[in-house]
Amino acid sequence: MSPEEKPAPVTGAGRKKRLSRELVLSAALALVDAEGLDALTMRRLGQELGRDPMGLYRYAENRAALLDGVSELVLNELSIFPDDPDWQAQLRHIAHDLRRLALRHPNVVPLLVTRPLSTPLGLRPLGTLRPLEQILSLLIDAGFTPADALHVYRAYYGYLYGHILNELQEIIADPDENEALLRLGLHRLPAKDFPRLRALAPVLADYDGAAELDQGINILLSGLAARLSSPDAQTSD
Amino acid sequence: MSPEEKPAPVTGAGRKKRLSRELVLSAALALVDAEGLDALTMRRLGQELGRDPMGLYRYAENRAALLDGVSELVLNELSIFPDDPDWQAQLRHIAHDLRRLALRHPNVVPLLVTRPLSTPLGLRPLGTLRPLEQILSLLIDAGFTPADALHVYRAYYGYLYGHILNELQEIIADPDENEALLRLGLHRLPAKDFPRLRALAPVLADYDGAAELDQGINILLSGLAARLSSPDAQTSD
DNA sequence: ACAACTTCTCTACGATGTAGACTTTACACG
DNA sequence: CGTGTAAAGTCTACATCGTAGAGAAGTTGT
Repeated sequence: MSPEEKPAPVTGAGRKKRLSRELVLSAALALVDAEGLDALTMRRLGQELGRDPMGLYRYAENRAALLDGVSELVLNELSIFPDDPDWQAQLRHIAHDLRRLALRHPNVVPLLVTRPLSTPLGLRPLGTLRPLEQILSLLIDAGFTPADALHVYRAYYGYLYGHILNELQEIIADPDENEALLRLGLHRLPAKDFPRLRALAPVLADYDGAAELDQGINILLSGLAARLSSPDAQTSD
Repeated sequence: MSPEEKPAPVTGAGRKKRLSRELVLSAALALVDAEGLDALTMRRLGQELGRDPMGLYRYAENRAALLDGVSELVLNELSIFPDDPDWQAQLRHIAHDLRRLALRHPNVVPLLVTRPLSTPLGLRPLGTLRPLEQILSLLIDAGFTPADALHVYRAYYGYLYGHILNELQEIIADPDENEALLRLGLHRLPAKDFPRLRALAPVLADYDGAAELDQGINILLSGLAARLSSPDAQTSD
């Protein structure tokens, strides 16, 4: 009988065709989205594609490179218009785009945030650097000096990544259970040591990430915009 | 003979005495600091302590719990004064403290940033939640409503974590090689696609993290302080 | 049809986390 | 001082992981 030959179309892409980098990476992404980072093992991914695990090494040197590929794939979902004349609006737009992207692929966020720490800037996957280049372009066209553009980028992206991490931390599996679970968790905290936190349980429970992001970005952007008008701010260069 | 009994004081703490949680955790931290996260395996840590790896399970349920313990240990190095009447100064102080801490333990930062993503807020190690509680206290005492304090905390910590990630990404092993390596890396980028980034190589090379952090925090704090004076800002509650 | 590829598969090895049984140590109490 | 109990430490064993290396199968150009 041979009960497990060609088990199923799996992703629906093309079950038993020739493999390709995109195919491998998107299967990897699907797996991570569905079952988390730990589920992405060479063997498991091979099985998911109906292929021998060893074959994957044609498309990614090692597991680490595979992970890089996945984050690159996700970042490519981001669309930036570096020619938008309204740079603030564009930055706001990107911020919400990236936020949605993170919510769509929460399990990939650790990769996005962590992998660059072990790879010098110049050696990262190009797809990973494209947003940086495009935002620099946006800012320079808006009138910032290149050096200031870099500073603005850092402040902006810094806050953005920070917000995303914050928001993902406060999300719990099922939004319906959210309040219950949260309270459950908080209940464990000693009342003596964590009075403020415990009192905030209801506020913690309904978190409007988009609004929060908006407010932070607004504060930051209006602060950063001041650099454009008053060039006496020290750039320390 | 018996050439490898009591091999060395290892950390200098107490070579072959009874083990303790602190001992285990600080050995783990030392190992991570010295050789990175991947070097922290049960076997290796056991060997570092001159003990059987299995013994470690008395002090940490699994490897994940061990990692949690390490990040808790690191976060405990942070000192916060929740009674400081000048909340802005205190937040600035904390920011620089945390930054220095991250630079001191760069290999731990991925943990700090990543582990909370897989643990609901209420179930985290208490040491991890203490900064949150203390900053809330600081802000509430400064006159923010509890809900607003939470929002301010999020914006502040979001930016702070983002900055730290940014800064660590741009650091390369040896600061002397920094420029060379950076150029080397950047040189690889196609000039067509990354003109701005390539042109910024020299600026990237000398990065004053403390100054950059300061500027961002200043912008954010002055924006956030506005909430205190004009309570008409929508809190959406 | 044959040769030169590329792609895929198999087998095998060392390392890892950890379960479960066993042995040693430390200490309270008669 | 001897002894029993619980804690701390150790040993062995297993499933699973990443991946090296040899070979089989499939594809393509002539």
